[in-house]
Parts: sequence; structure tokens; C-alpha cells
Amino acid sequence: MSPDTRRNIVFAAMDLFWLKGFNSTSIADILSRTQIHSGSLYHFFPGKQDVLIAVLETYRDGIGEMLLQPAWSGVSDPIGKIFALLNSYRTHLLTTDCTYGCPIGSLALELHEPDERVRLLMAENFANWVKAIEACLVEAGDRIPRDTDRHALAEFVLTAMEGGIMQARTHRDVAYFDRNVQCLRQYFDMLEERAKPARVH
Amino acid sequence: MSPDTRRNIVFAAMDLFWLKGFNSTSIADILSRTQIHSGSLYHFFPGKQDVLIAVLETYRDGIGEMLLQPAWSGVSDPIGKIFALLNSYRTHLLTTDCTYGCPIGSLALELHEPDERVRLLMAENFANWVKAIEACLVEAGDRIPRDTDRHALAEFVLTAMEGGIMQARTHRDVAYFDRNVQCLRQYFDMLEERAKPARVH
DNA sequence: GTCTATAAAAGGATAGAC
DNA sequence: GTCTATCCTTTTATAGAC
Repeated sequence: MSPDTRRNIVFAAMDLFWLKGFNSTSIADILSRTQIHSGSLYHFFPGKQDVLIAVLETYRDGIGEMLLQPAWSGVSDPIGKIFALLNSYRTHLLTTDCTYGCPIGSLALELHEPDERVRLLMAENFANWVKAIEACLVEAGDRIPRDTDRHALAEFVLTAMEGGIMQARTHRDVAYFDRNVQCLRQYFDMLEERAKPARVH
Repeated sequence: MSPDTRRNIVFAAMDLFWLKGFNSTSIADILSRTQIHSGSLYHFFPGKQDVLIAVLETYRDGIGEMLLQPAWSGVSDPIGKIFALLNSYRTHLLTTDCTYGCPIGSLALELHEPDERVRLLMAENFANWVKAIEACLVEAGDRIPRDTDRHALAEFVLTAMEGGIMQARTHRDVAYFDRNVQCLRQYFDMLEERAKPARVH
């Protein structure tokens, strides 16, 4: 019964790394959760780090299906999509009593001297997230000023999300996240205001 | 020669937690760096976590002397101080090849189930940082709109800093930090613009 | 591919002399 | 308060039968 063993390992590890972090998750944790034995794990992966790499690849390859599609179901407005995505993180915070951390962000700050493959995969995950937001900003067209650097703004949205989660988690209070989103909202509002054709006075 | 032993431990641990994180720093790391022996460390601290608590207390108590004063020397403009503080983080990034992480932010995301004392100390560190920025925003007075929530905006500045560092570190490129600060700058510019008395047309 | 058993090392912490 | 020696647990990883 081998078809799913590798997959089970990866998804169990995904969960555990998210819940406890990479260093605090032991191989034994993964084994006990999957009910497999070390021989099987080491048959598929040379070591613990390679499990992490597989996890990061899974996040990367699943960003649409696992993250964006659920968050954007029923939302078509491009700027609405941005805040709908942020709201999906808010929901995660709520359902975990503000224990939730963005899995990539947590790993990015936990691993101080990551293997280069690991670092590049984290960077790729961020880049794809940013790309998705940037596409929304491009789609928003004239609603934001023409000279706005849409890539930079998309990175700033990522920053608002990660910083908001960091503070909400640390204070165990979603209001910290909400206030951050409010600031970002105001920033967007002012950009949209500025993009409007000059009024006649 | 006991007067400084405790202090030496705390500062060595501060450095190591910053460089490698909490879990990746072993007691042996601290001992070898301080040239003291385990008996001394456990004389002052019940366990590793208590060293972390002392480190967080030291950050908390030293925010003015260790962080704000150096960053603000020669800067008197309140909004200038905000960006001067951000610039001091930029310098850290540059001098560490974008390896630098905010020590509190890294710990906040590394420790998924922190002891309550630890969590509260991290929250206190964030809160004091935010308070310092909030004071600048209050001092800025009429330069930003009267109805601006200065506390929320100060938290947003923290978010911009943390998010910028996270991305710069992950991509190993300070430009990610810079673009975030640019967005924040633009946000402030628009706020200041909005605060100006209505022009005559 | 999966199992059991176990090696090999690292890590946190303690005991007790000085 | 500081030193040496060491215990005990956890953790990563391997060996080899099935």
C-alpha cells in the first residue's frame, strides 16, 4: 500500500510544521501521526529537511486550489479579492484562537540559516502570493493611479497580512489584525480617491 | 567573580537567539560563548526558558537606550523619527547581508506555543515599540488628519517593518524592505496631504 | 515498501566537590 | 559561585529481516 505513503507524510508534516514549527516537530511526531514507521519515511526522504522541501513544494503548487480559490469563491471585484484573501487569514485566526500563523511566514522567521533550496522555496511561495495580488491590482486598472507600482503594492499587502498575523498571534487578539487591515483599506481608499478624474470645482 | 556572570549569560543568549533562534541555540552554545560552565548557568536560571525571559526583559528595559536613542540621534522631526527608526533596521539588514531578523518578531513566529510569561513579554516588547511610534504621531499633531487612529497607525508601522524584514530576509535582498518603506511613505504622504487645510481654487 | 530494533549523537539538566 | 562529571531523554538516522 505505497501509493499514498509519501503523500501522507507530506500532509502530516505540513500540519505539524504549521502547528509546532519545523524544529519542534520531530520525526517521531510525523511517524505517530501517520502510523507509518521510520523505514518508510526514510525510504521516501533522505532526511527531515527533504520533508520540509516537499511541504514547501506542496504549498507552492497548491496556492490556487488550497488558498486562492476558496478565498475568492463568489468574489469578482479585483480589490475585493485582495481583502477577501486577507479575510480568509482572519478566519484562520478566529478558528484557532489567534494561534494561527502563516505557515510560510513562520518558517521564514524560524529558520535563520536555511538551506538554500529551502530558502528559495519560501521565496517562491511569497513571490507567487504576491503575483496573485499583483494580478488583482493590474485588473483594477484605472481605479488606482496609473503611476502606482503594482508589484510593490502587492508586496505591501503581503507585509500587512504577515505583520497583522504576527501581532494578533502575539497579543492573542484578532483586533490587531483588523486594525492593520483597516489601515491598508484606508491606504487603498486614498489611492482610489487619487485615481479619480479631477473634479470640477 | 560573580557580578557579571548573569549579565554575560543574558547578553550571550540575546546574541545567539537573535542569530540562530531559540530552539536552535543550545545551552552548550551559551556556555562555550561565555566560557562559563553549566553549574553557573543553572545557579542563576532554573532552565533555558528562564534565560529567554531574562533576554526579553532586557530588550524591554533597553528599548530606549539600545534602540530608539541610537536611531534618533540628530533627528527631531517626529515623522522623520519614524522613518529614521525604520532606516536603522535597514542598516542591520545591510550589515548582515539580509540575514538580520527583528529579534522579537523572529521569536514571536518561532515559538508556536510559548509559555504565557514569554508571550506576554513579547507582547510587551511590541507594545512599547508601538507606543514610541504613537508618541511620534501624536507629536506630529495637525500634520496628519485629526481623525486618524494614531495607535492603529503605529501598529501598522510595526507591521511594515516586520513584513519588510521578513521579505528582505527570505529573498536576501534589501530592496524588498525598501519598497515596503516606500509604500508606507506614500501612505504617510497622502495622510499629510489630506491634513492640509483646504486650498483655495 | 514496510517492519523492528538499534545505533549515534545532541540536548537539557543535576550532583556534589571545591 | 564555580567547576567536573555525568545522567537521562529526545532525536535523527541506519541496518537488516520480511
